[in-house]
Amino acid sequence: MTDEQTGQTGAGVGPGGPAKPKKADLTRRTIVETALRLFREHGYEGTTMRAIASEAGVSIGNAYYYFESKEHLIQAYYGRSNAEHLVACVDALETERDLKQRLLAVLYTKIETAQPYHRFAGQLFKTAADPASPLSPFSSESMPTRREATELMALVVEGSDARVSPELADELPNLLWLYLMGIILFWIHDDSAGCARTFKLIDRTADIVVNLINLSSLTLMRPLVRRAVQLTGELRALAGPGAEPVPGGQERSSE
Amino acid sequence: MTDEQTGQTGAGVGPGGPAKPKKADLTRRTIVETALRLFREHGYEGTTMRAIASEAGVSIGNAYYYFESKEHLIQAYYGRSNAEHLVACVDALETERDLKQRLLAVLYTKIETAQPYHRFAGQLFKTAADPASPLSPFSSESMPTRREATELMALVVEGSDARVSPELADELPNLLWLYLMGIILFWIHDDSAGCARTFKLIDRTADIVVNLINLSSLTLMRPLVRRAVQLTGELRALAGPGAEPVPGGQERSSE
DNA sequence: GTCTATAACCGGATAGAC
DNA sequence: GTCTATCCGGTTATAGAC
Repeated sequence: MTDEQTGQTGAGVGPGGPAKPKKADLTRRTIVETALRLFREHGYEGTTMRAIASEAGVSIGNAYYYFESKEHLIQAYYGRSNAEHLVACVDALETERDLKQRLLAVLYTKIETAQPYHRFAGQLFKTAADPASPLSPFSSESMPTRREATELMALVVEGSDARVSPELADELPNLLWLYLMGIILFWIHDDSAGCARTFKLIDRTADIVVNLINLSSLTLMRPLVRRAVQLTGELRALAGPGAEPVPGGQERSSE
Repeated sequence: MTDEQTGQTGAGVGPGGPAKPKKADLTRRTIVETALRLFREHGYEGTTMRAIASEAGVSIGNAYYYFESKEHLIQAYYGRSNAEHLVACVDALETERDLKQRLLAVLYTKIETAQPYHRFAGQLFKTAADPASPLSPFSSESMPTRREATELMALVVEGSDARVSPELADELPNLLWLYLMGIILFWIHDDSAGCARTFKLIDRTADIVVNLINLSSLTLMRPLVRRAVQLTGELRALAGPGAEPVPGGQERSSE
């Protein structure tokens, strides 16, 4: 998680460094807090930059001094959301050993922690969907967050007592991350009470996914698994270095 | 395809009806043509409503008289794109009987016909991704187009010589439509030369999908298939009537 | 050199006259 | 149906204050 994402600068780096107190980097913090609160209260589009600035007690020009666009304020949300998720699911991952339960815990906590921002996330997704946007989950700017999330999925598998076909093992975390993206996509569109449909989807698909993982070691499934895994490798090879199983990460002229 | 989508009204309904000539519904048509041309030339965001109006020889207010927003101009693209796709793949569907080949033909023609609008589609997707947008593929406004596309998938399966597990048969077209959406999502993010990665993805995943469909009749896979199919039904039940396997279709306060 | 503020600009959208 | 004038909000230019 970078400073850019959390809205923090060097303040409070600890006794080791010079620890530049940076008086008015509190301003930056104030702006982020205000923005996130207003986003939660009025939604993304319902919150104007003028409102954020005024509520935060700064001028609009000043807000733009710290954040180069309204979208960049969202990065703060990304970082925070990810951090909250990690905290929320670490307990389960330390105690539970069953793969399905571990997966369920991660998915449930993801949705639960994001729930207060449900409406916000919908509007958010609008800008995040643009491949050219730095907010796209596939963009290079999102790489750190994406890597964290993928590593979490690796942890889910490794800490479990499931036997995973070695062929599949390397790629599985990426595939599970993609699965999580699908769940989130569904959640964003889900307007059922309490997002009941999303939780039902999680219950049922987690079951299916774990079943597929188990089946993957069967001889019958071997060729299919091998082909699938090989595909992800080829796609990566066709893309630039460091790219993820889904394209993106390269800049594109926005117009 | 509705009038709204094509930008046509009753003009030219044929010798049967009164055929109200609707003098200046040509205006509407002019606006659409101009808009699509400018979108292709300068991209979606690079084209202003002022430019469209001025190029079309009307005032900006007049443009808004015909199309309630810039986004609504996109519906015209949707309809056109869909129509082109149907024309492009009908030949293959009439001659080819092998399921994998039929699926490949539909997917290839989809991407090929959309290719000129690749950049446009990227920006387009940004607005289409908003669950609240009428342009969301899951919105009720998109229902006609979605139904057409789903029926195309039904045709792909029915016209083939593949044996599909009866349990799966009803749901399969919806699932294949979802699969197509996934391909398009990938394509939008694909900046490889000629979108080579997308075509590779199609080649490989079509293979896997067809394999899965074939495997679905195995006794071993029965319970898994049954669970998956049952899930889609439950999700639909939790949603409003007429909803598709993925949520959406209900209006939501946009702010 | 780091911050803050005011006054525009631009483009999507609307009101209301003709 | 068609126009002009205007609003509104993201963004930028730029002038100053610490």
